[in-house]
Amino acid sequence: MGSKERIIRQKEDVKCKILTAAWQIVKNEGWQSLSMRKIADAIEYTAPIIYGYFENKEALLVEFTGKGFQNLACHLRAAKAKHRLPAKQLEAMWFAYWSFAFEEQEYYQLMFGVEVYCCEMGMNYPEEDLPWTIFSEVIQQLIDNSNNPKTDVCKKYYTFWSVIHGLICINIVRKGQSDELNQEILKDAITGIIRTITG
Amino acid sequence: MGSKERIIRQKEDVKCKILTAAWQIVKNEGWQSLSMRKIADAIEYTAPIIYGYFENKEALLVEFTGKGFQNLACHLRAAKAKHRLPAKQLEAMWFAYWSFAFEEQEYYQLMFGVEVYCCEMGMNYPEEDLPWTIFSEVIQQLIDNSNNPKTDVCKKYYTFWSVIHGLICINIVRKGQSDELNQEILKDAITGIIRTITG
DNA sequence: TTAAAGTATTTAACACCGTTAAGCAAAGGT
DNA sequence: ACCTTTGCTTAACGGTGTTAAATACTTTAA
Repeated sequence: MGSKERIIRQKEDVKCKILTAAWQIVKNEGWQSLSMRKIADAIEYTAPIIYGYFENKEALLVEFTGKGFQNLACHLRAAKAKHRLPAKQLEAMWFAYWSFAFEEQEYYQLMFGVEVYCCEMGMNYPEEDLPWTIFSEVIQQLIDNSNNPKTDVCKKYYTFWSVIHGLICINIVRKGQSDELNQEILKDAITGIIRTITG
Repeated sequence: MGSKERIIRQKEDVKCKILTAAWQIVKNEGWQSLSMRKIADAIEYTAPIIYGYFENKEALLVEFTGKGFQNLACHLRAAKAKHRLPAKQLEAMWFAYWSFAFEEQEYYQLMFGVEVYCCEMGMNYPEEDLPWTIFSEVIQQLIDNSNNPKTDVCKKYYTFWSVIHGLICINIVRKGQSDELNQEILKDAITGIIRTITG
């Protein structure tokens, strides 16, 4: 009975439609004005059907958070693949992180709670660790090739992350910063921290 | 007719009660669950009376934002007053900033959009510039006493701010970071940036 | 073919939310 | 005593997330 598969495919299709409709709303009007009823309207259903695919609104947001982290991971790996030297890789990866934050601002806001509350962000799902996993590998390589082989990877990672995430937050919340200034700070910070590793 | 003043005082008293009730709710349950009706319940009135004192909920949040910035400014000035050398002042001020962010976390979240959406944060009210005003003075002094007197104050300020704000955000959103690591990163970042100024 | 079972979808409802307009009751001035 | 103003409440509108009941449709079994 091949119709079983068709039905499953149709069900999957509706789930997909829910996600794309939600995404469209968020892109157009921001996370603030995303509502179950708006999503339902967009896919020409009524609100309760969404609960057949997502337990609640938070589950929907968690789904997006996961996609966001995977999306970011792709960008980071792509940036890394463009270079051979760990220092160059790291630089490119943080610039990719920066670009992701603005090109996919809605993802970034949800992933890191920038003006958006999603849920308790404490290690609930594994994707959250993707950036750390990807970055720490390269940082470790850089440390291994350096003069101070017992440098703490974690500390360096958080130092990088803090500057860049902080700068991103400031730019998103108080829109309209000088781009030249941003780029200067970004470049200085990255090269500065890399220098503290290579020694 | 002295009763006029008493009435004004009573009116002012209600406004105060609204604010303290709202603050209590936020402290206990977070910004997410602050509502006009809850505030009204707490002060034993009905919701619409609040609109006699605040145009809407956003205006109430803006009031808190203002108070938050003034509160922060106090902390910064107090920290500055404890030292004479600009470098020491700056260090103490950023540590005060850090402390404020966690001791008055609800203020901080609202002021800088950490998991909370207040309104368009773009320079709507003057208090937003207080940190910049206070910090830039000290940073300028440090630059004047240094070898590179044409260093950009703005750039240095944003560099400081980015690291510290970023670290704070990460800690608030993903609660449960290592405090030792935080303090290390904080101290390193601050002394590091100061060194880039003094040369 | 038709009755029963199961599934998909909608409608209605609950308990909230911010906000506004209408009503009421007490106080003030004339 | 009447009128006006003020303070406050009730009721309502349109919105939110979410659940239970009712309906329509499809599949299965007799």
